Amino acid sequence: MRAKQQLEEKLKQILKELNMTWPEKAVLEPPKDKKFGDLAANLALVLAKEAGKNPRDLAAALADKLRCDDSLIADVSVAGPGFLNVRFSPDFWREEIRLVEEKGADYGRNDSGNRKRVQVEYVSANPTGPLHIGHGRGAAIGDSLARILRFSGYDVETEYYINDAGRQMRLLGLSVWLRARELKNLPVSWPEDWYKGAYIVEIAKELLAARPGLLDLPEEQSQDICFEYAMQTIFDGIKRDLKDFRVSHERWFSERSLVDSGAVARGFEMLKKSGYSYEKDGALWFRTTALGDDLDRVLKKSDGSLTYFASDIAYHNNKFERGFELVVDIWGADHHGYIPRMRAAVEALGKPRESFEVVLVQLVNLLKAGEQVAMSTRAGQFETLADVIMEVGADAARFMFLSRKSDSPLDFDLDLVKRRTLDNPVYYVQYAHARVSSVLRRAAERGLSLPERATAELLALLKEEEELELLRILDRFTDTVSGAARNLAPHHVSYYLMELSGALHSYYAAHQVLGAGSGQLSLARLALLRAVGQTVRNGLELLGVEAPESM
RNA sequence: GCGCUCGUAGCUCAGUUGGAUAGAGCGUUGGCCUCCGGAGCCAAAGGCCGCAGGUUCGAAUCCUGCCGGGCGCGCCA
Repeated sequence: MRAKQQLEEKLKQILKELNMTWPEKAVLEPPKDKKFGDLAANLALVLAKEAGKNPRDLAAALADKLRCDDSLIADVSVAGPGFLNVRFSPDFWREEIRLVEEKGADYGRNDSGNRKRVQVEYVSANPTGPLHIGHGRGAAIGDSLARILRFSGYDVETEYYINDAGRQMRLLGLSVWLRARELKNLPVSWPEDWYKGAYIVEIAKELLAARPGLLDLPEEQSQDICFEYAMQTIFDGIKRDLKDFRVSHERWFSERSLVDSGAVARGFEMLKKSGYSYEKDGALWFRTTALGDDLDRVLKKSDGSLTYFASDIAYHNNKFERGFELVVDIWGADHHGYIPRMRAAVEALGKPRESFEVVLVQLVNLLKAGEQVAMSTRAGQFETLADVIMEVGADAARFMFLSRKSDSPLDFDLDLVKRRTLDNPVYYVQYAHARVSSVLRRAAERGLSLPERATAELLALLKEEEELELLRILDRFTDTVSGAARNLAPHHVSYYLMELSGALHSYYAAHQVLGAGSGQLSLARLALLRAVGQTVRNGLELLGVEAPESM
């Protein structure tokens, strides 16, 4: 971050002197091979192409300018087709420790989001039963993404959409009501698709105990009570599960409130005005094909009732009315076919395409010792999120969910997630943090007192290659965070943490800290470890994973 | 059939807006502290980045076609 910023600034200044401007496509990044230096710029390649010049000549000219300019730059060279390779001085890198010390828990925080208003909606599972492991993945991704976006200067609000209107909810009420009648030995006839789960019986029992006269009420009223009670009970469970998973939503948004407020009707009006709706076969249609979908979609059925899509349009319209500039939905991958029509809707509502993003979360295969665990409703299996958290802990589960691109299927092996080896990277990263904490504790016991801020003089003792390597990695943390935010990809942070932890373990094995030979050198190395520990902690915080002092 | 998506080491996967000789872990093989946490470290072997074209200084990345896997394709929610 600092390296990138400073070099970019220098180069811009030089370009200005040469009457050239910084091209959009210019990139500064660490080269794949370290022998090229700390940072490589393709600037000359891009500029030379535009001007029809030789990139190597241009790069050489830029390199000369850079060289005479700066004490922080140790070496500049030109290589390959015209890359400008820069190596910073050790002093430049050592400053990173002081920056971490200054920023502390805010190290890595950045303002790349420009206070853009973003909503992240996730989980939003129907209140028809407890959360399962697939919901857990969506929950971890949504929660972590919100943390990362906030850390990157976005103005974020998280939301859970409650599907409390519609047929499924009537079925839920009916199912409880029928179970209650069954418990009272009243005649029942089961409809085709009702909720058969054992928890429905439990809910019915509880409700009967609380309201003995329930079944004496008129049928409709009685079923309404059943529905309300069942939904409340199930949501209590969902909220408890989410809390145990360290996931919280700022707002719980009810679909029913949307219907009641007339928002759906308003949505229809907007579509009609924009010319995208029409009537056919007694139903109201939305011409989504005009906006990239492969079929037109029904909004209002010929029997007068609304489709799910209709209220979803109203819901998203409501989101934009609330002033969000970017709406991020986290969906199960089985809904991906739904994206084109939702995009079409957003566009018909007059919003730019890029104001709506969907993060698809692929299915989770639950395994035990390599064997697939059936995800059926049968009891006794680790099928619910609560069971999984109890089995492996929130930290391991969250890290596992966040250590893979969301859009690729994930094998979640219960035995592997409990294992404490690199197979299961959460321990590798947490161990790095615990190790740092342990050494700092030990140092204090031995009377080595590390000041809150290290001086440049002290840090000048850091000369080992592994030390400079750690510092270079630290410098990338901020970029990693802002990149994860921009790409809506929390797993970038996980991979970064694994790399940083690996570098720490290597360093630790190669060099003594407490036994470094001189007290001053020990202190300098302790300062480095403390900065690494802080960065690991900040990164884990973004994943919602704890950074233990000891394990 | 149409649409979306993925195809990278034996396995599981990274690869940021196109950058240099494609990375990590597991597994395999061989090593490492009488010392700060061995839950660790070091090293070796392992690749036509699905295939074939195209775009350009440059492609795992972008475009087209094909092959293979996953998912979706209701006046369901």
